[in-house]
Amino acid sequence: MNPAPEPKPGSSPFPVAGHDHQACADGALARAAAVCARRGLPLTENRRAVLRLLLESHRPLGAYELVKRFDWGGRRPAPAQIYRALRFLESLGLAHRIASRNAYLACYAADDGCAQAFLVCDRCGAAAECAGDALEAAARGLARAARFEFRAGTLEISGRCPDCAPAAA
Amino acid sequence: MNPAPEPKPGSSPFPVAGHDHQACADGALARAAAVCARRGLPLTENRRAVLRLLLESHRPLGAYELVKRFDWGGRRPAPAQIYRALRFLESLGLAHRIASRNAYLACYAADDGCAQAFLVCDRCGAAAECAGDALEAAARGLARAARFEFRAGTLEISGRCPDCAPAAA
DNA sequence: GAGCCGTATGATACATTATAACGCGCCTGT
DNA sequence: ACAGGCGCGTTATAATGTATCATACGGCTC
Repeated sequence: MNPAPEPKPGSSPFPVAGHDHQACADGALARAAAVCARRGLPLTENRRAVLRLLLESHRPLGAYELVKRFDWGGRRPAPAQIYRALRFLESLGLAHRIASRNAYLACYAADDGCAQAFLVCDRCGAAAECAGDALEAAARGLARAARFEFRAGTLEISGRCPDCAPAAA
Repeated sequence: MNPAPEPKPGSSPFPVAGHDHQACADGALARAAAVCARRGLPLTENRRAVLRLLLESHRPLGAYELVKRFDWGGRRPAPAQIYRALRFLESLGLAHRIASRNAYLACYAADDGCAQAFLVCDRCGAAAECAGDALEAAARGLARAARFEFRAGTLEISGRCPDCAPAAA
């Protein structure tokens, strides 16, 4: 389902042009540690490892892809292990599930659980998170119009990332 | 995973208050037939049956739930049967996949493949489709800002439907 | 330090969701 | 007739996600 190879590490995640991936991943890890510390929840080795794997990829990874990549001295963790870490990370907003792809993406930004959007490239699978007041307002407006009590919203946009857009269909 | 019972048939789908479900389902079926005819594609018995099942429910149904409900003279269709019908219906915009629930919802409105939103009740599972210029604009704006070529977008909003909102958590 | 409790882990098994592959039969165009 | 395309029906299997249980480990109280 993902024929195109993963974008080379070190290349830009498509939203910004000049991008030091190592630095942004390190920053995200540090932020994650801070978030956990603030809540008194442990960022255990497993959780950190899963988050690191997600941060190393700029495209969403499936749980079983994480299982395969998890280097655990030769052995592999059971899926449940990964799912537990993912659930934990999600609950703190450190990772997000891209439901349309059954895949998970590390969070690089400190965001506050409001309506979020993901741009997912149909061709290379790269994904980026973004958010904005306009989206938030639109989502809340739709809910209000239906007398629906808004809790959370996720917008998943598919199309072509800047690297893939020039290429033909 | 869905402890609450399905909303009783005949009750309103939450977006509109006074709602004749039978009429709207019939209308949707008629529209579906028209859409198929216009494209020269057959709305076969299977496809019609799956669509009818979706229309009879105001909450998204999983594929295996459809398998169970499919009355086929005692026997049950294989999943593939259902998935084929779902893919067909989706390709024509007659049904939508609610990715966050792995479930499928009939389309009641004639919409044009632009950004769509779904309101999904956390408590009773009811879902409604809606769309609006604000959402469309927000989605396209986010894409443009990231130099992303927009193809399609789906916003899934979770919360409480009007019937469930008064009830406590 | 000894006992207790809560949480995370590691493992097995299982449940749920979705697709691949293949042959049949029907319809249609020639 | 008959060839080709399409939808159907079936079997098998892949991909994704959970339940359960015993264990380990750390912090707490006594």
